[in-house]
Amino acid sequence: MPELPEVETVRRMIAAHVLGRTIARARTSGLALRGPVARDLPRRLAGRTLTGARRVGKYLLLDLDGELTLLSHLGMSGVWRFWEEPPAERLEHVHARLAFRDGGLLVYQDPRRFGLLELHPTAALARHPALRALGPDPVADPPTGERLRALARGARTPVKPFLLDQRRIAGIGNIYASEVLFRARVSPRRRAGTLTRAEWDAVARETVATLDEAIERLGTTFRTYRNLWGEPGAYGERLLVYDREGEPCRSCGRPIRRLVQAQRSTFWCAHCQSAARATGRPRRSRSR
DNA sequence: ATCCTATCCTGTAGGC
DNA sequence: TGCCTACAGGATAGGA
Repeated sequence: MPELPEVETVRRMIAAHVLGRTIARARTSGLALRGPVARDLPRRLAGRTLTGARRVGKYLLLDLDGELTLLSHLGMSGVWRFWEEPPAERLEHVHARLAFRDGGLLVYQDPRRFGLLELHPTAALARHPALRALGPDPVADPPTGERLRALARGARTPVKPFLLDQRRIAGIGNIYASEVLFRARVSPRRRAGTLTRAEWDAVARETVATLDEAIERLGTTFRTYRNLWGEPGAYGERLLVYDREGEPCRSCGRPIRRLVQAQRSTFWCAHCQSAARATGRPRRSRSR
């Protein structure tokens, strides 16, 4: 669900509106998310002041005074919501509820419970296995074609699942992987190790451009994603291939196709993303 | 090492 | 209408 642009949107909103507030009371649901949520989380959060909001890949890091950090991942269906005062409506699937002394309320909701909530000493995060395994964040540390090509050397995995692997680049998910490859004119089926330097240059360039544009539009709402105010992201209307099976390619007009790679849908244009076009050779010679 | 598969969980859309 | 299946933005353990 939430990929880098969606998490970044929420991070910015929390940084702008929730920083500096002090937690009066915290509650958890008692249900496990991706892993168990510590039973003493509410007690350890009470009295803490939110001092920072950081992001690494798809992870959101909420810094608290006392050198503590609440590590959060939204999984497929997680959302952080904020209200200046508790809403009248009944909230479903709430797994964390942070009530601030000034009346504000920060809530984590996650129906599918693939998310993650852990409290760690800030200094210990550098040793956190999930964070340590992450590749560079493409916003903080933009990829280059050269680096990607070196990473992919010998890789037989198709390039689309390759981009989804957070150990190589942290933050690209299923929507933006398809979008980036379409914009780079690279077929999702190509084995990562076979892309040329020029193709990796295009992938690196389009990764940064796509994520930047999506952040600017507050992310993509495919189904459940909402920002801190419960609003959907506006990048959905800009999607070129994702969830557009059968609809005309915005570049050549041929139908967008769907295929399944590593159990995930991939959307692409077989014409615009053919190897022949990528290398500048016409697919079929029309020469006299 | 590398790659693919199944799995965690709930909600929803579409076919019949 | 209801029932059933497939699928959904992610990560990861296990097997080949």
